[in-house]
Amino acid sequence: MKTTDRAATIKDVARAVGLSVATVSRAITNPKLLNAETLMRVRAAIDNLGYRPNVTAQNLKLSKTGLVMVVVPSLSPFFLEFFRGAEQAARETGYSVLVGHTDRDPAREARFLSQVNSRRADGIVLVTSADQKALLAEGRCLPPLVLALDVTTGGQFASVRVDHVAAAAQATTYLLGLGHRRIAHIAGARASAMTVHRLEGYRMALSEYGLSVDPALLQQGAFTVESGEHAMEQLLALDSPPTAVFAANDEMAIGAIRAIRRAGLSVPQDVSLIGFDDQRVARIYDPPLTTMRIPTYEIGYRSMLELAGLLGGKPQEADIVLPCQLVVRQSAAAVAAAAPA
Amino acid sequence: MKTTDRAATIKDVARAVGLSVATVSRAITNPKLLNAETLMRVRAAIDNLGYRPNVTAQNLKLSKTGLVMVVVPSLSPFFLEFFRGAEQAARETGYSVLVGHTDRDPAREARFLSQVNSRRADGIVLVTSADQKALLAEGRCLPPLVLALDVTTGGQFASVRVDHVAAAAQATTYLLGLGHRRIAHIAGARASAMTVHRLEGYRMALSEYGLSVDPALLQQGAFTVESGEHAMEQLLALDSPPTAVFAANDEMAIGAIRAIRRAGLSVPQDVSLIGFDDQRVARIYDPPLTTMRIPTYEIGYRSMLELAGLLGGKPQEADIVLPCQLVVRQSAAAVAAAAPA
DNA sequence: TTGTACGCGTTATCAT
DNA sequence: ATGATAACGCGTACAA
Repeated sequence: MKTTDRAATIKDVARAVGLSVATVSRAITNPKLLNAETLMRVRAAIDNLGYRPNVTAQNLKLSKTGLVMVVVPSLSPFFLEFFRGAEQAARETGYSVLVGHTDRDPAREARFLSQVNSRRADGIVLVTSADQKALLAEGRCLPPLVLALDVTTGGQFASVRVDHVAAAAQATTYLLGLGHRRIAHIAGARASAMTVHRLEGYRMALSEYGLSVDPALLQQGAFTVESGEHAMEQLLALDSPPTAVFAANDEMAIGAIRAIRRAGLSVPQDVSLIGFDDQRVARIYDPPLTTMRIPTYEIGYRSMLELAGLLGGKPQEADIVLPCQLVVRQSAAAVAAAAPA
Repeated sequence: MKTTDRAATIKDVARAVGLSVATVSRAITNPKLLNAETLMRVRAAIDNLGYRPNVTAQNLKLSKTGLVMVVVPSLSPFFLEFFRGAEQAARETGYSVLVGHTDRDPAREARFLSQVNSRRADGIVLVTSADQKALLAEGRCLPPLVLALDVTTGGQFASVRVDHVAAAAQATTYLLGLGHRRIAHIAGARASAMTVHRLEGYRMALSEYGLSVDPALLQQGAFTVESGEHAMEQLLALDSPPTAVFAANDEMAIGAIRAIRRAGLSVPQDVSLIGFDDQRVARIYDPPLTTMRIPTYEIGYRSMLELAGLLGGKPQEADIVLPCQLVVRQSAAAVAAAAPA
């Protein structure tokens, strides 16, 4: 084992065994083409020199990187789950993943796209926060791309998502079914398409019951515990507070619970709450959250699989819509018969 | 804007403006060397053709990738925080990060090391779960490497960590200070060095008070809510259960709380609990967890900065130890004066 | 200020 | 079964 400062290259191996680089290359990529004896000698030399093929050189030659970007709006537990799915699929298909987050900044989003155009990666799984029309307009030529979790325009790109509108409507309807009529909504981050869609579902469900949205019951949040807490404080300060709240994600629901408790009230006796996403914390919180389960992991997994398919040459332009599921736990209950005087 | 199927290369640009590739290259890397007028023409052509330098080719030429691996045992909220720090520092220093997780499997750990040796990335920030002696022994030549969060051998590698033993001792001492004497410990995942160190701290603190570890009060966990729950069930089934529990992380502490509640007892009235890490959930849980804060984000951040320094040529071999901090909230209280008969 | 030409480490084609 | 050699796309001496 010769100890030099620079790493051994294929040439070093070739020289060591007195063969050509072509032979050494074949010993790695296509061993059966070699004479058994020479193969052994080559392998010995490789081992001896500690030779490792230079991935960059391979990439240049083969014009691919074996890398994919996975870009999410923020590094939160919610997207962590998504990422786990994507990473799993990436490993299964032989890719490594480069992770990026945009903080919901379209400029940073564009930067990631541009990186892929520079061949930093072979393709990209994108959970975009903004409108995709912008993408479509701006990008002169877009890299292999699959949109995940939520899409605003249909059919233009491969995508894996859920129907946020329908899911939000179902969540709201559940509350309506429990007899609630003054139902508030704590909306998500302003820049997010999910926010719009979940609000839309809320609106739809109400209107099915002949109700319209009371602006006082509509609070802007930001998908954080703190924002949920603050929003709930506003709601509790109302002359006639809601009997139930639909929070656009679990973290805000938890924030709301905290505010409710601080006001000396309890969940679900005084106020019913329904969350969204079914994050891990929803199950372990006290009370366990009734929430709308989004198959986050699966979305990540399928997205990456789609991308791998795309990169594998299949010209698929699928729009996969995965089902959500209401998870009934203990944060929402039937509306109280009457307020005790 | 000529629309071809393959991406434009530097040659295409050169041909388009009737200049040499060298000039085009300079237009990008060192614009001031160019005649102002030619520079404009080159830029126009670049824009027009949508030319983007091929990162792979650049990498090969410059023999670096601009990539770093960040490898953690698992993709959990705890390591997410670590990762955020690392990612932030990576962006500040111009690197992109390739994320890997090992599921505490040494084989997978080795695989990541080997990837870096193949020049998939320039260096690696590693939160190893296993003993580093193995690393040191096996790796013929290790890539630029910094060890994070916990290290078993001192001084061999650059590292950024906390003193888990001291921190665990401090946590246990806090419980002792509250008057508790029957203090249980729910340990972490078996394969983790952190587990050993935190247990050691527990042991040390007890012995300072002239106590020794009661094997019945020592439960094996796995850093998960479920494992904490299960461990606590065992403890509650004891003839004389503990009055306080030191859980090796917050998730297990929460699991323990759940088990305690299910048994009809309450925290901290019947059993005091202290967690470890100060994960986000610790603050929002009910009751808010008393816990030992580990500067996870900072560790990630500093680790990546170390690595960037290493890659920048500075031959530093630092061992940075960051401080922990006890965060007193509401899950631990003074021991009850006497058990009501 | 711009051009020529070599090399980075591979893979793959075409000979032998 | 093995060897010579031309790309892959770029940066950078060195020359002009």
